[in-house]
Amino acid sequence: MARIPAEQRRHALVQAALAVIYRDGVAAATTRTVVAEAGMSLASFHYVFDSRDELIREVIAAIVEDVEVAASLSLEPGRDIAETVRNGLRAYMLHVQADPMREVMLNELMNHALRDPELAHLPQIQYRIYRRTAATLLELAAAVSGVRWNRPMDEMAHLFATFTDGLSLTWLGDRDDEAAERTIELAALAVSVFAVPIEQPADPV
Amino acid sequence: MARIPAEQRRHALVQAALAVIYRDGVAAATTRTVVAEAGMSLASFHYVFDSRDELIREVIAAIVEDVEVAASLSLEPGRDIAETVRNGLRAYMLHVQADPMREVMLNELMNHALRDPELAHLPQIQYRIYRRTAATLLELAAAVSGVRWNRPMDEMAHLFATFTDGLSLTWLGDRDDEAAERTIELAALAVSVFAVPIEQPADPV
DNA sequence: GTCTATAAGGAGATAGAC
DNA sequence: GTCTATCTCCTTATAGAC
Repeated sequence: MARIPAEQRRHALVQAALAVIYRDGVAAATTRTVVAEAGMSLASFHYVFDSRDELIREVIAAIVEDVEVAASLSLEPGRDIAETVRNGLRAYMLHVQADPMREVMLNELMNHALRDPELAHLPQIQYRIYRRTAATLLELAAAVSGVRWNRPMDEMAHLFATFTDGLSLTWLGDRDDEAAERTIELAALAVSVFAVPIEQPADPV
Repeated sequence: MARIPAEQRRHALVQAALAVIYRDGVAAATTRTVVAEAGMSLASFHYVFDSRDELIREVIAAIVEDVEVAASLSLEPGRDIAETVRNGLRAYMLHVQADPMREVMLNELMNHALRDPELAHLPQIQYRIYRRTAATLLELAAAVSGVRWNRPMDEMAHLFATFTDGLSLTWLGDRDDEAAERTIELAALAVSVFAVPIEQPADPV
């Protein structure tokens, strides 16, 4: 076969591993299934990776770097904050429902990381990213709806990220579309307690 | 070795499997490690189980039946509803923090179930139990704090269960005790919008 | 650098003695 | 019913030709 730079080969193997894990789970991602997916020989694998463990670690690191959270708010001015938040949560939910196995895969890889002392720090990085994404979205939502949050932004972001986490995990378990929709509705209403009109510097709750 | 009834042997093997999975993950629960944990021979395993798959299925079914959710509310009358809910969420959080690997194990087993068509229905049962537990707790909390919920109980329960799910998963990932505490505080306050004093049949929001 | 061939061991499952 | 011994397959990883 062609002479491929080591870095490129590593990348191709990581991508192949992701495809296998997505399809059949982490356990199914043996060196053999991965090289088959990548169209390589087993020896080529060991030329660029010392071991299967090293591959899995690179897979998890790649996931952490690339987590693109479904972060499209339908930002229509004129909507009140509850409506804007609800629309954002709905968009997130649709993203999960459109590709459930992606979430299962992410959960599997996180569990794997949590059991490997060498990887245990990676989920923390990932959750930092989640939180920052949440913060950005919450700021946008507030701006569009003409409110501000009367709680520290990082607290609001953590609340929001926690809730979306629960939303996807619970739906993966119960597959109850309507319950998810109603829960989103309630959460959007509830979280609006922390929004105050941007004019008056109130201090409610 | 002693002559053990098949049912009892199956049970012992399921318990041994749980111990192994708790310690080292589902992947580590091979027939050999499990029988070693149970102090049996490999043949004894296959005398009562057709295959490893059957064992893992029984393990997951056992988990679903036995899920005892940490459901102790510190129910002190006189506390307002936000405080009561917050105390309940704190108790749940303490339970998770006291034994993180138990949660990791539950996540692993759920992921496993989600990938096995024969087991895919089990998480739904489990989540039905979660919801019913949540409903019971929310009713108790309301009673103790002299309020009622102005939303359907099953909606409130699903919201509550979703949030606790997110709480544990997020904490497993970020291990941020203080953020969890603040998120609990905010959630308890937010969810209180749906509580109305028990005297007046109001209809807010 | 990339390949085929193979070593070395772990896995699930069974045979057959007791 | 329970055991030891074994079959067969699959795994990770390496050797050595090209």
